[in-house]
Amino acid sequence: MQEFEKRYDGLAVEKSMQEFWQENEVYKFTPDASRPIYSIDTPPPTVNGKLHIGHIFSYTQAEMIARYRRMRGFNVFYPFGFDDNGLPSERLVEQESGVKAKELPRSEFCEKCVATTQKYEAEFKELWQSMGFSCDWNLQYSTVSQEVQALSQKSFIELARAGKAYIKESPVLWCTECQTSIAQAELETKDLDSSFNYIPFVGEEGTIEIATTRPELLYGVVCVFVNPEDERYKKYVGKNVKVPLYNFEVPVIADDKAAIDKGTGAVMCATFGDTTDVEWVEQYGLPYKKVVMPDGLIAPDVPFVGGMHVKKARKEIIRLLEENGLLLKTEPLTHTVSVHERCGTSVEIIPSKQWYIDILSMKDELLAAGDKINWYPASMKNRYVNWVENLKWDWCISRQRYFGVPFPVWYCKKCGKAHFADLDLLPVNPLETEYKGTCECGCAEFVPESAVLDTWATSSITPQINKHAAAKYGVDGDFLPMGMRTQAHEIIRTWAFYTIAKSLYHTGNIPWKDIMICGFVLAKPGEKISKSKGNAKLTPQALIETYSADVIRYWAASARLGTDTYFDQKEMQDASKRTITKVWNSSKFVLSHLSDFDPAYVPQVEVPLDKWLIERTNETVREAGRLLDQYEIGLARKVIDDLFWKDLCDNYIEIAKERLYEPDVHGVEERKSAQAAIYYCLLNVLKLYSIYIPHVTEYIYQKGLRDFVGTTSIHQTLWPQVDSVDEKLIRFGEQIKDAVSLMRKYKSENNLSMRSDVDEFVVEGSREFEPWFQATEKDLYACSHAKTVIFKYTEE
RNA sequence: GGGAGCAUAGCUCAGCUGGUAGAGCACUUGCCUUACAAGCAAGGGGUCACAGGUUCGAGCCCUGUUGUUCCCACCA
Repeated sequence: MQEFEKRYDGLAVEKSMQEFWQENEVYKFTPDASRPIYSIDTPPPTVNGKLHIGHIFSYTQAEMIARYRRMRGFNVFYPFGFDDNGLPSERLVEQESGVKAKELPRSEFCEKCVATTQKYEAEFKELWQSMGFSCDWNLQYSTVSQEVQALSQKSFIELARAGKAYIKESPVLWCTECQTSIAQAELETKDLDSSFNYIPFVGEEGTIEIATTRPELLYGVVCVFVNPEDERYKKYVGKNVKVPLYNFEVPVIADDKAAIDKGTGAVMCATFGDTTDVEWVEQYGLPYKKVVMPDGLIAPDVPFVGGMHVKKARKEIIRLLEENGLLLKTEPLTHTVSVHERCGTSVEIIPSKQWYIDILSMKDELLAAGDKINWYPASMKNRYVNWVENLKWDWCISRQRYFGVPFPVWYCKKCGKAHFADLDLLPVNPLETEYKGTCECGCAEFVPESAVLDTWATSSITPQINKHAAAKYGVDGDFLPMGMRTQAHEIIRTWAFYTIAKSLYHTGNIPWKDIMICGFVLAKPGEKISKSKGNAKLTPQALIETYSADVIRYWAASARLGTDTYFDQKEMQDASKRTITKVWNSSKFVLSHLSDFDPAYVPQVEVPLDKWLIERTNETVREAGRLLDQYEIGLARKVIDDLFWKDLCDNYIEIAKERLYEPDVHGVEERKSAQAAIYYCLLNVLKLYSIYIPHVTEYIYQKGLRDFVGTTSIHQTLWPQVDSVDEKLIRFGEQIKDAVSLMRKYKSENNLSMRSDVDEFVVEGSREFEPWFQATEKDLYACSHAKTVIFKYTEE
């Protein structure tokens, strides 16, 4: 055994352990026939700025599962990726450089994006390494790489050829700030102060009052809807009314979707104010009147407000209505509006030509797929089901942006038909490559598609990306579905959902067998930790440098799976550091008594107390394994804590200590037996803990256990095999602990030192354990300093 | 408005298929004990949100209520 320092210096040790793992390629993925693969689909973080403690929290929980499965004998495929294309990265670059994407030539802007994302990716990688993550960096991928672009384009072409991806001119969710179409999943809701404006629509039968929050869309009104059951408006149905200010006539139609109790019960349908308008226009074949343009300005041909921004136009229309006596009433109102999650701008609905992936017709299959996947925790499945059931739009996958995977598509100049790139030529950028071919219509001139794919369209094929990487190692066939997906609950509706959808289309099967959903770290009730909210005071880097990775990792394992947790520095400091120190000290003690020990002795242990410790260890191994199979890392850690702290340190060692020091008094065999017990328990405690605190456990293993075990790294050892647990021994141990506890209580209540002498120590126990108690007599003398130990047995 | 989670000690939480309420922190008291004072021992502290119900027995199961968090919908 090597010397143990008085104090454990985590910061210094961790670095050298990480180097040790790297040198010995401890986490390298090497396929071999003897070990089944357990593959992990881990989230490629969006490169949109710094990581915060929330990332550390959820990634660490998944990392522990990787370690656990590795110890279970699986060949763990644990890659790491970066999602570095798309709007989030563009916005990061725009913020950092102060230049808008559209102000630069496309290629120049993309170069900036590459430079920026590379810088952040290097930081991310360093951070993960300093947390001791056991991923294989040879498997690293990035969604903007040529390789992944090719896979993403291939996925698109396959779906297009199968009729699952289609292009359509249609109203689409649009962000006027980012000037791109977006998908339903990118919506967020926000409470905004607005006003309800009551305005008159005059017809031959009288006047219908309509309350609207969007008077600037008056010019786009194509119809007025009332509920067919609404007595007030029955006489108007089928007639026309005049749109105030503009004085053109629109029909009044009865439809169930008009709610009697909302506003005045009559609603104007404008193109387009909301989703219902879109449905109505389609259902009743109503015309489209353009009001809002893609840049958020009112179309120039709209009288009174043409060329104004939407917000300004609203004020102007209200002013005009008032001036003309057409504003009957205004009420202030706070209502929830849909905004773009990336910039917080209210979304508009604007018709344009976009690519979609059909999901609405697949709801049943998507729900069935959700049923086939094991959700941990199970309740998280509800979010998926809820989302699928509420989908209203097909997935719009085209974005009018710059830094992303291009659509491998050209359109015939004459007939407009879409032509796809050859699969062998991927990746391709149609803006830089000409389409070589002729359209069926005879035309040989083509217009390239300038849009890029939604980031999620690429990140939703991570199983395929991983399969591609695995293929390089000769793994084929059984790779999909993967073993598990890990992610946070906020992206169930995006990442999990899109991945399931794409997997269904490409493979007809689910993408992974299990999905593990982690919680968030909250700053205060209801608030996510994020850079933008300024409450991520301590960066992960600073935390690691202050507390060490193991301390943070131990803390990250304290929450129940899927449950959000509050970040409390004090908690991290206290509980985590205390445990690591205790692990250090107890290991120091145990190993100092093993200099002449032979592990072959373990199966020969006959001393009941020692057999109890071994059984308790086995019991914990089994229970922790059961919990970890359910991804319950927090609960598993708790049972390990109990074994380690209570049973090994506070009870067993305190009771049996003298046997280790005094073989002359207790016997040479008895000492060997105690050595075997503490060896077995400590080794296994360290193994169980190694998934949580990999650095300190490895350091101790190298110092004193590797020579006994032989395996290069503790992280290459296997989870102990436990077939059954002897409950009788466990009960015996409980009785010993109870007896010792009473003795300690007596001394404590009498203000005596634990070392002080007492006259008698009365030990109560079951008659069935009589021989075992007799065999423990000397230990009980030693730990109690009693002149007489008296056994009292109860029959049962 | 629909759905889900949570409500247990001052704080953070654990309590698996119903069987005498648990841990850590904090607090009190004591103990330098040949690994550890960054420690050890002991103690105080809870109508398990509320109201019903099922049961020999409910923190746990059922119904309802309240509070709270989250997801989704509501944009007239």
